[in-house]
Amino acid sequence: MTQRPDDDEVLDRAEKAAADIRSSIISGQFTPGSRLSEQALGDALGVSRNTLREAFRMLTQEGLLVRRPHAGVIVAVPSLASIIDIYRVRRMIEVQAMRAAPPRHPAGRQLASAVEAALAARAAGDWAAVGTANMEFHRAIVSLADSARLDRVYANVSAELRLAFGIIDDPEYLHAPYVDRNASVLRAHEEGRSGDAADELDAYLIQSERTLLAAYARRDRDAAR
Amino acid sequence: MTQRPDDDEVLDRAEKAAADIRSSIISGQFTPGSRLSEQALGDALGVSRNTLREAFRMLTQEGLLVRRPHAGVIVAVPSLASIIDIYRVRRMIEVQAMRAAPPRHPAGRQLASAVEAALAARAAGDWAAVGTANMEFHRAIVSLADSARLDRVYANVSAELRLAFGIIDDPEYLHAPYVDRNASVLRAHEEGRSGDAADELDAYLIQSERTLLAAYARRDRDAAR
DNA sequence: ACACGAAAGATCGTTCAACAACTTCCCTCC
DNA sequence: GGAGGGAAGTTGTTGAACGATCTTTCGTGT
Repeated sequence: MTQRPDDDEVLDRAEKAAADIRSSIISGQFTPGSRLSEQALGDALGVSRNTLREAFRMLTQEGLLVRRPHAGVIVAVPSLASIIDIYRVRRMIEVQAMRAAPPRHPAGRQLASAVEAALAARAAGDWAAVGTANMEFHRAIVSLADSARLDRVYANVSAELRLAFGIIDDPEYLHAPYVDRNASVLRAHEEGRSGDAADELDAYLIQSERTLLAAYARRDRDAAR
Repeated sequence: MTQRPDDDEVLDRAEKAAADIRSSIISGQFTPGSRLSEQALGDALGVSRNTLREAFRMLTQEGLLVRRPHAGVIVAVPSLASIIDIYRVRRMIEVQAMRAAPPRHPAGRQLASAVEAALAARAAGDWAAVGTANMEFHRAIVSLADSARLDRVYANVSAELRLAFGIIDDPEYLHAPYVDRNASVLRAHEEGRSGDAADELDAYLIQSERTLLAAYARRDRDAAR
């Protein structure tokens, strides 16, 4: 399902380490601001310091890690500015991809199956799976643009976004309201109403941003005690 | 002028090496497809193989280098697909940034001075400087969107584009036609006609893409003898 | 002459050890 | 309780080493 036999999936150890760290960050095991020691993490992942440093370089460029000279790398700490910026990029890419989407694009299948998966997961009460399906839905939207570079940019932004999602611990609150909206966007797209689909998506993203910003402000206030 | 005292410009050796290699690629000293040996290049830049590898990792993520497992890295070879993709990204970002540009944005000054620089350079017959001013003009357009992430993405795409420009050896042919169009876009922007500015820019980019694709096809045909 | 295949050579992938430069932490002193 | 200073720990960077893998060369057979 997730395999891509045509793609050259020969990962070297640095790439594997980067993938490991990335998923640890996204899953919340490494919390924002926490320091990653080269020695300790290298031992844990079974790679040398040099190799780990290559992984750090990649993740730093992706914005998931931040380097502080001579003081190690830390997991990036989402800020109000970064959340706003991420949504700016999302809106620019997703809305335009949807608006210009050709009718029978192959990615349409992926959109549909992501919506199906989200509905099924919601019925089962599996909110984590709802979240995964939701992310997949938006990834598929971007792939409507048929641009390898946009896909890559979006993958990065998406990882940063999940990092920011970490400030909300309730996945239901985070993803539940959007399952039906996804379905509505999909319907508009399938019926050839690309403009409607794009407009709905835009409103959707604006609201999603507001929700996240509000949660951030709330947590910030609480953290200040 | 190019200094940014507020920015943390403490470059470690890997970043310096990456910057060196980047400019060598952009300037055409390292031609597409040529192989970069770790040993030789490390000696030339005065860095160890491990450090150079970190630089390679960054440049590979930027799309300027391509890793072939166990066979070293080569300078990325522009393809028809990559040119098309780069322009797709440019249009998406630049046109929308221009369309949504607020009236008195600080970057407006940069737009104006880039146009001035291009005019002066053209009058002096310095086509390389015209090219630099042209790239700066577009960078300023993107910065109208006030998005750190878009700025970053554009910087990458811009470097890839310059790599593709390398297939045209005549900078006059490459940049001359666009000086006046830049000025026209600027005028529309300054007069508050953002829509017009965006439309002109769109047409501009489409034509620029055609020119480059034509040059590519021509060179491809010639290369095949 | 040319295709094929195997051995030799070169390069990559990765680790380890070492050391200077720099931070951080802790302890002492005022 | 805060300032200062030193010890301990980490990062930045290098050089050497070695197995794995690719490239080139060379020889052989048709």
